[in-house]
Order: sequence, then structure tokens, then C-alpha cells
Amino acid sequence: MATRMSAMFGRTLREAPGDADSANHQLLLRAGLIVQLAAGVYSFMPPAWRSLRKLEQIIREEMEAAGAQEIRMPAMQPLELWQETGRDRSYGPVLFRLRDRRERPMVLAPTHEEAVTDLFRKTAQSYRDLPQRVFQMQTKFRDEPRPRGGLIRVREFIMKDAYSFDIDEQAFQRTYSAMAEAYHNIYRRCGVPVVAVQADSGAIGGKQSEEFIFLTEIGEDNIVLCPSCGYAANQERAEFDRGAVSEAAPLAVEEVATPGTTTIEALAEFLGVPQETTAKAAFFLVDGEPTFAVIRGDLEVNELKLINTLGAQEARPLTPDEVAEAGWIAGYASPVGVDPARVIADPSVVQARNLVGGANREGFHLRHLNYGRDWSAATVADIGLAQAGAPCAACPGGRLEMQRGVELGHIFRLGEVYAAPMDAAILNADGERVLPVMGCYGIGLERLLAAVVQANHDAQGIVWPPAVAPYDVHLVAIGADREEVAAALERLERDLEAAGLSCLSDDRDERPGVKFNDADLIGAPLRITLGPRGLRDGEVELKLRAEAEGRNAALEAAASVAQDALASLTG
RNA sequence: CGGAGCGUGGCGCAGCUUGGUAGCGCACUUGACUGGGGGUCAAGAGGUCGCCGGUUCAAAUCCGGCCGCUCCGACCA
Repeated sequence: MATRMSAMFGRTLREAPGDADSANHQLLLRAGLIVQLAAGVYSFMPPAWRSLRKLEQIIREEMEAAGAQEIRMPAMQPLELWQETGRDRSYGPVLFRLRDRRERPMVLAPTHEEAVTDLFRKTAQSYRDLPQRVFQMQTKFRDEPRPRGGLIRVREFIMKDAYSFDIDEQAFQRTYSAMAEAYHNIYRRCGVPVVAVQADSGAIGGKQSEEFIFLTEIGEDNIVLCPSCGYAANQERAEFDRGAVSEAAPLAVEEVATPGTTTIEALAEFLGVPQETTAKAAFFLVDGEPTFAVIRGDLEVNELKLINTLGAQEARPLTPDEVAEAGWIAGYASPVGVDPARVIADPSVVQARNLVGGANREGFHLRHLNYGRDWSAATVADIGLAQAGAPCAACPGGRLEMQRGVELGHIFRLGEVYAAPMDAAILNADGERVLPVMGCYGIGLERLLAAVVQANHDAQGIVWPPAVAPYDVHLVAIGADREEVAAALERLERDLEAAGLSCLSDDRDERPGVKFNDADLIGAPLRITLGPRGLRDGEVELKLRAEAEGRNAALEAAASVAQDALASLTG
């Protein structure tokens, strides 16, 4: 059935609500597609829900093509399940909690690794049951500290989450590749350009993960890219080159008076030396332990790398009081004389020679500090924050660039991080109990919808990619109350539906300008205008949303012309 | 969680500094005219000014507390 705008639930707005910032958020609101209920909680009006279902169907097809079976797991789960892996604690306040009538603690699941692993251990017995790949379309609940950007970051959302179980690493690689390929297919079919980047696996866990990023200025992630070699990584884990190991001969340490130079910038200027010839001290509380991090003066510490390197749960900068308590002199600190067990050093300071560092005395610095001779660290590891302009670690001569991006999907190599604590062992061919190698793969549907709109709009409104448009054709009936127009509209609706095209008919008693503007705003790929003027000659006008000019066609032929026009869009 | 801002008919906003019982544009209803890119005229409907408390003869306006929403950052998928 064609949808008639005169009867549609919801309405378009001339002005976007002031809360909306980004183009996609404004357009989704103005086109009457979404309505906000609370921070990060939205309703989806008929056209938006149609598009969301199309996205879902594309994903479903690609998941099935990748060998995954659709299932459905509960959103409401007993807290005990989460205690098995300790994620009731690691997820912290993001986890929505409630109690049932018997006071049993429950959670609204933010993701389903525990649930699927539980399913697996209850059903799979041996390697003969592998490989397994499953997925679901399911509502997730996450009490985000800061929902933002309309649908970009919400607290309740539909996620396609897939999980895989393989007998060994080699088998897992095949699954992972199939999933990565499916993901690329999905974004291509949805009309959103993405780049796959190396990422941190965060609260999901596992060794390594890749994100599928839509590069856009409204994004909330910083993405590091090398235009020379194509290296791409989230800034949270991006690597970069620190230059060659210095061959310079170590010079004798000498103390210099440097009054009032408590920052690297001030120090370098005072001494007339480049910042990269200094060693910077940064103090963090890592799982409750004061930690002394050292890095080259021109670089910054990446806290996430610090946490991962030390196998810690959390880290934050020390407060000035805590620094003093630890016996360190802010602004004049160096690792000289500090217990190496407390020190973690970036390779940038280890491989350099004759650096300037603090004298651990107010107002003085030391010249010619050298790792190994003057100080040492229990841990030497990459803890640097990759920044724009840094040399690429993957190719010679490349310079890293930085762009903002939205994470549209994330695929993880989980290994045994869930199977082990949940004891999901199975028997291998030799009759030994082994743990399956797991992977998980997620896409947020609403966020994807937002990205589709962000990537496909102009000043007038949305320009839906045909595959995910809520309607194929937008019929603009001018003078809809006239008999000949009403009759033509009904006929065209029938013809289009017979041709397999969905349509939204604007039969409202509105001025033509209002209807054209709403058609542009809602953004169906093809618009067909019918009115008394054209119908005198038995003609209607067809215009693609993405093109400026339309053309006329006979009413009787309009449906097949429409079919051809839409087919030309998808190639 | 740190920083900033905003809550006044459905949407966008003014009014608040200097207290006196709420206004503009759009949207909505009815009628007439109009009719191919956001019409015109006329008549209407719709607001406990986020909530609670205080000051005052009188509070949208001043004071206190709370709640909600947005943005930047932290964090996060």
C-alpha cells in the first residue's frame, strides 16, 4: 500500500530544533523521522523505521552469506552471568541494572558475549560442532556518560551482533576474513564510505580489533591515516616512527639553572634547544600506583597505551598534591634516582642521547641525560600518542594525518577471553578439552542510519541511497482534490506497486512549493509530479532526487520509466 | 566526572538587566480567495513561563535548591 502523507503519523518541520547540531541530526528531525524521548533515547517514525528495516535486511543478507545463522538472545539477563567474567565490574555504571520482584539482580545487556558463550557451552560438545557463526538483531542498553549527536551515540539501540566459535587460530582467521568482507559489503550497499582501522578492543576484550570508520568532521573518534601507505588506526592505538636511534656520544651530565621553566615549551625556549631534545615526565595513578612515565618532550603520553602496556584497569593523571606526595617535583622531575620499578619509558627517550631533563630540584634541569647510564625503567614500551605530522611507522617518508570519524562497526579477535572464565571447553579430535577461539562483530543500526544521512544529503535535505530509502518514489500530487489528479494518483500508485516500487504520496491540500520542499527533505530517490497541467497532455514529470532536471513521461508509461530510472542509479 | 550553555504554546525565538499577571514568526483550526518551488485576507484554538521553596502587596523576571536537555573534554562500542 502506498503511504499517503495526508494520513502519515508525524510531520516535517521547517526549522530544526535548536538542540540538533549535525546535518544528519537536523535532517532526521526536520523530516519527521525521529523524535526524542530522553537523552540518547529516540522513537522512529514510519519512514525511519522502514529505512532501518532495510539496513537490517542488508546486514542480514550479508551475515547469512558469511555463513552466520540468525538467533535471538534475551536483553534482560541475570547479573550472575556478568559476574562470571567480571564484566559486572569492568562495565561499571554503563550497565543498566534492575531487580526482579524477588529482588534478584538483573541487567539490561549492553552486549552479548556472556550470553552467547553460555549458549555455546550448553549446546556444543566437540570440535564436530564447529565452526559456529551466529548473529542477532537486538536492542542494547548502555547508560552512556554522554549521549551525543542525535543517533550517533545513544543509550538504547539496535545492534547487529555476531559471534563466532572456531576450533583453532587458523579456522578463526577464515571466519574473521569472511566477516570483514561482509562488513565491507554492508557499508558499500548502504552508501556509506568506510575505512578499516586498527583499534583498541576496550571493554569487549581480546588481542586486536578493527573498526570500520566513516570519516566525517562530526565524528567523535580521532583517526590516524598515512596517505602514502594507507596505514590507518584509531589514535587510541596508532603507532608512529620516532626516528633513528641516536649514535651520538654520551656527554657528561651537567646541571643548569632554569628558573620558572616548568613546561617543556618554556624549558626549550629558555635553553634555546628543540623540544625533541628534552625528556618529559608525566605522572599517572595506574590502578592506584603512582607511575612515572617518560617520553620525548615533543610527544604526549597515550593513557590507553599506558593501561594496556601495564595490564592495568585504569589510569589518570596524578593531582599536584599526589605528585608532591610521591616525592616528585612537578616541572623539574626526571627519572634520575627514581625506582626503575615505578618508571615506564617510551622508546623515544630510550633511543635518544643527551636529553635535557629535570634535576629533581626546584629551578634546575640536567643536560646530557642518557638512558642506561643515568636512569632506567622497568618497562620500555610504546606509550606515545600519535599526532598529525608524525612520521609513519609503516612506510618510509610517510607523514600521518588526522581526521575525525564515526565508528560504524567493530570486529574483535576474542580468543579465549570469554570461553576461559566461563569454562566453555569442548573436545578436540584427540579427545582433549580445548577452548574455542571466539570472535565478535558489531554494528549499531541507528548510528549507521545517521551515517547514511550524513553521507547522503544536500542543502535541501536527504538524498537516500536507493537501497535504504524509506520509499522508492515520492509522488507529488498537485491539485490532489481534482478528480483527474486523484484518479491519476491512484493509477500511478497501483502501477508502481505492481512494478515492485514503494511510494509515498503527497495528497495533502498544500501549496506545490511546500510539497516540493518536503519531497526534497524526505529525499526519496525519485520524485514523480502529477498535476492538472501535465495531465492535460496525459503526462507526469519524473525527477531523480540527486539531479536538478526532470523529464516528462506518459502517465501509462510512468511506472516502467520509473523502474528504469531507479535501476540506472544502482547500476 | 570536569568545563560551558540552555529550559517561555508543536518548532524557532523575544521578554528577565530595571518585578505589575506573556509576545513575535512558523505550524495548527475555520472561511474566502489562490494554486507547478515554503501564498493572501479574515476569524480562532493552544502556554501551571522545567519543578520545589523563599523574598515581595505582586515573580517568567530577584534568591536558594533540584530536575531535564545540549555542547567541549574525560570515558566509552
